[in-house]
Amino acid sequence: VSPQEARARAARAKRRPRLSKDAIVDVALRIVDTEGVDEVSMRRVAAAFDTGPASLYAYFANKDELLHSVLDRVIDSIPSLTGADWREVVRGYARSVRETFAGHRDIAKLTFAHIPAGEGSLAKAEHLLGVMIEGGVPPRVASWAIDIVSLYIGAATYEDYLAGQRFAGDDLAADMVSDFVSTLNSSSAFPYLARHIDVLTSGTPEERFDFGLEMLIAGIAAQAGPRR
Amino acid sequence: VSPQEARARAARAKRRPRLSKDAIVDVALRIVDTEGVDEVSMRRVAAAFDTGPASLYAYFANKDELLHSVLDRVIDSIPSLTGADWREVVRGYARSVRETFAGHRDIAKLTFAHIPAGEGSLAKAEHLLGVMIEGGVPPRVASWAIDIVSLYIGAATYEDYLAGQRFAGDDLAADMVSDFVSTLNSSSAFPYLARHIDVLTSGTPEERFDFGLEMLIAGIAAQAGPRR
DNA sequence: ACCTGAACACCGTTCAAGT
DNA sequence: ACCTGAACACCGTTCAAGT
Repeated sequence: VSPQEARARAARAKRRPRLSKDAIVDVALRIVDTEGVDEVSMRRVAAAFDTGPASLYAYFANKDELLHSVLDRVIDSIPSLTGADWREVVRGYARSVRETFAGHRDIAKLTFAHIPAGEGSLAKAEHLLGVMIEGGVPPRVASWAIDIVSLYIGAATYEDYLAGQRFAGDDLAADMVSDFVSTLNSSSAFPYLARHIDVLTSGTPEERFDFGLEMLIAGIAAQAGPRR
Repeated sequence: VSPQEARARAARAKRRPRLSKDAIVDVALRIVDTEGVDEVSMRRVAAAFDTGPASLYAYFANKDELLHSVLDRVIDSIPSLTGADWREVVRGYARSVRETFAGHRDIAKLTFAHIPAGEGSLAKAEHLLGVMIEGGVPPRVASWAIDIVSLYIGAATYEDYLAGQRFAGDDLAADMVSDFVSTLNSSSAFPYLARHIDVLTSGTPEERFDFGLEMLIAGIAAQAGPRR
């Protein structure tokens, strides 16, 4: 190593954050927030530390484990739950997860490949389970319902992100909808869809999310005891 | 081109399927079925035709469009619906989609990135919408509910595939569950989870899927008129 | 133990050139 | 119009070698 190189390396070491699990997750999360999950690459993350991708493997077994840690970080940032009635708590929980995920692009897609075993996930599950059981929901119903509500939140949030991306910027959205409408009208094969096209395409993402959420809550309530 | 090369090329042309949209989708679907969506690459698909990836771009604008066509093919293979009561039809629909997807590995993950605008998807949506409206479900509830049920089917089916993969072959599953149980028992931070660990981890994927499905149907029914 | 350069075995997509 | 070889600009992961 020449003296110049040594000096250059020392200068880099001063300027750049030192490698650590937290610092690596920081960088990866910044890429997720600005460009999306698919733009995270071991090479790009490593470049932020002026090194090559191999350096990251001292901290994470592979890319999947790194992304897993990024998701855990985001889940830990979800505000904790409040409320007494389990309906209120489930509603508040779902909305705050949705809102938090919405601030991190397509992070929701990671929820599918991920067993929620982090401290944050467990704390949330514990709180929900407690409130539901104390509220008169049978333990089996509550246990399984928590899974299903989590699945719904992840899927709906990810879908909304993708829909937003598809229609980003230009008037593509209006074009696609009107194409769809004229396809339906010109063909007599889909009379119900044609007749109800306005209601099919109505509502904001929030309204539709809340609608599904209330449907799930009603479904749980149908298997729970009377409100108390 | 030398005479030998010309002969070799002619021989290949005889032996190999000719390029066409359908033939390309065939090959891609075969890879999905045997190895999963992530193993599909333009290079591998093209190799089945003894050519390079560039050849596929005469038929599909990009890899996404090819995978989209693969999903449409699978959706078209879902048996059509029967039944009178909308509850029965929704139940039968959900189960047959789940079953069909289960035969194509992780195909369900494509449903998130995909607007279901194929002939097959529209026909299914039309049938569901008709049965629900005629059964007394308000049009707005029916329209939105179809979206939510579809979302649920896709998410649950994909999740089940991933869970199956995680625990494939060895006794990793039992290990992970018992690790989880001892974590919960050793920590007093999660009393409800610890007390209900048996019910949390109980049930087959089918049972849990059906449970969520009944929850959704109950949720729709709560907003529908009386059964008739 | 932590860190790295280089290499391995891949990607999707484009493009000029051919038929 | 359909088809192709070659190239471009990337990947995740491994490994021998260094500190």
